Amino acid sequence: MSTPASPSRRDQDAVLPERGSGTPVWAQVQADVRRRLDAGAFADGVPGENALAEEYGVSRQTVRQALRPLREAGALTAERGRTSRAVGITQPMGALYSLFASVRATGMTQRSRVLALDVVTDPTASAALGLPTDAELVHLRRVRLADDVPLALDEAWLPAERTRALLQADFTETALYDELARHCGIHVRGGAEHLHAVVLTPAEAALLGVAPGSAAFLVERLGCSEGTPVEHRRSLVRADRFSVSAHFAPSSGYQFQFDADPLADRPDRPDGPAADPAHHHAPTLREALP
Amino acid sequence: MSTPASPSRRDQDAVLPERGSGTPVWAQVQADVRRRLDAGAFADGVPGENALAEEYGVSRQTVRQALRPLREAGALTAERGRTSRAVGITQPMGALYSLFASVRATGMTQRSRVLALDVVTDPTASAALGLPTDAELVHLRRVRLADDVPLALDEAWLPAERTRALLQADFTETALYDELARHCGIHVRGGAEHLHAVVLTPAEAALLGVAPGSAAFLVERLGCSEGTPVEHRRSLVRADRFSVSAHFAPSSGYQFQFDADPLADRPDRPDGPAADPAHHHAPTLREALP
DNA sequence: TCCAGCGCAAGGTGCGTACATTTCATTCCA
DNA sequence: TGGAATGAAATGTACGCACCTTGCGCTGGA
Repeated sequence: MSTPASPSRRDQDAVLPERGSGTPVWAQVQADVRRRLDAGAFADGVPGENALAEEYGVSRQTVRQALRPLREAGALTAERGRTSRAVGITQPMGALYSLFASVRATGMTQRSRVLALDVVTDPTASAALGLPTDAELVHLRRVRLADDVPLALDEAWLPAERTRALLQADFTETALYDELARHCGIHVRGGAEHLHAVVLTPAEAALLGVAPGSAAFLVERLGCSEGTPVEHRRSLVRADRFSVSAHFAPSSGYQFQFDADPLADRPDRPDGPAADPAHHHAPTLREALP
Repeated sequence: MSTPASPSRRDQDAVLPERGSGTPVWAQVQADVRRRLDAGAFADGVPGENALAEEYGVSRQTVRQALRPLREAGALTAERGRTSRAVGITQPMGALYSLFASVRATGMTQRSRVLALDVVTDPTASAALGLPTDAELVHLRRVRLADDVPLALDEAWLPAERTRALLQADFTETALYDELARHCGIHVRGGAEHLHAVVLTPAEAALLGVAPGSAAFLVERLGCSEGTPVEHRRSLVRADRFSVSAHFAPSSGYQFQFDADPLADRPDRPDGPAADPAHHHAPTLREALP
């Protein structure tokens, strides 16, 4: 029998695949392993390929085919000579994450100046999160600095019901998602982003330390955990410190990359794209080729 | 012998893998197939798994392992009972192509107003193309219209030596890449792009029919054919008609999409991102979820 | 006690086979 | 001439085997 604490041993047991049921055996094994993973099995130790093969009554190759997507997605580790493990945590992705990761990669220090950390009601943010209009939201507004130079103006709303513990967190040094995981046990794993080009208002420009009327990227994000929206974010990123680059080829498709541009001394665009096309990284475009 | 037009048959031939060279055989096969794809091989008909297996002297399973990522990336089709085909060879990719494709998908008419079509010398464009400073370049400048409303200000430079025939083309209705293929036999298959946010100058704003000081995306592209740069392009796209959206999840990764935004009656941003966050598609962000 | 060496377990690579399923082109008959 | 039947070709699925490399625990000698 199982320990009383665990709900039921059966949830974590293997369900044998049906041969000739229309769906491939490997797909059935994959679905069952996924189910067991979500049910909390394999928390300490994943059975090896041979063990799974015997357990499900299939060949090792079939098990490998079933596990391949899970390993590529990072849900399971797989290294030669080493026991597999269930990872469980996945890193949030997206333009902003990539940006700050690339900032960190260059060795720049990252810090934030917290402008607001409070509980508010916001009809727009509530609508984006799928909450009633008068829902209480934890509201965080920061200026993000790279090497003490403003990089982005970042604003986030989260449902207060689940995230009120964030009010005690210190966001000058750490990332929102880290605090969200530590204080609330919420892991943002999926979502959607929109990227727009906008002109900064005088107030925004002052906070970002650029001339009024400068251009910026507006990144809107809806972060989700377990399919439920948990974060509505709007970030204004200085256009002179951020760009999107991509290279494409028939074999690799379209590969994106978000760059923290070096803080170069570039002149303002004088007149028309033909007038002075020199200052927008034409050289680095060649370097970006595959 | 091969036709004189094609540079060399060898570029498209298979390079046999070395056994025991440290790198797996399947990786070598994959790299070689990638190389041949980018060189333009398989344009009409991809050899089947069995043919590739015999060609490379490996087993069919090894070929399948090599092709799997290419198929997942969409570079090759693979359906049961159907011969594989190389996709993405014919269609140039990238942000701009996606934008105009999505415009066409909505049923809008696309037209261009040609502002300039001549031969010039341009140090910056020459440098981007890897040509001498005084190289002659075919220069094309257009305003692209969707339903007769300006969408983008597009400027392109190409080496005149190979593309002088473009001077006789009519660009009001057709795309540059079509004319490039028809008149010069050049197929743009790869390249790189940079995406910036900028503020339009009065002259640009007038051409695009927006208020001076509006925001825009600047897309710089270096288009390549057979590894050689053949096109340097700079496009200014109205920010109110263009955005980048993406959704991400652990299983699917980061999926991009370029949208031609509906020409909605949106107010200018009054003050700060918090002042009126309603007008930047928060609803569609939810719709973009997987 | 320490650690070098051994051996086992686990995954990575590569091959061969067999059969199923689907598509497409050809053939043959009405 | 039209349509059904056929067969070839291609990919999908599933299994088996063999060997290599790596990580790690165990063991025995110094």
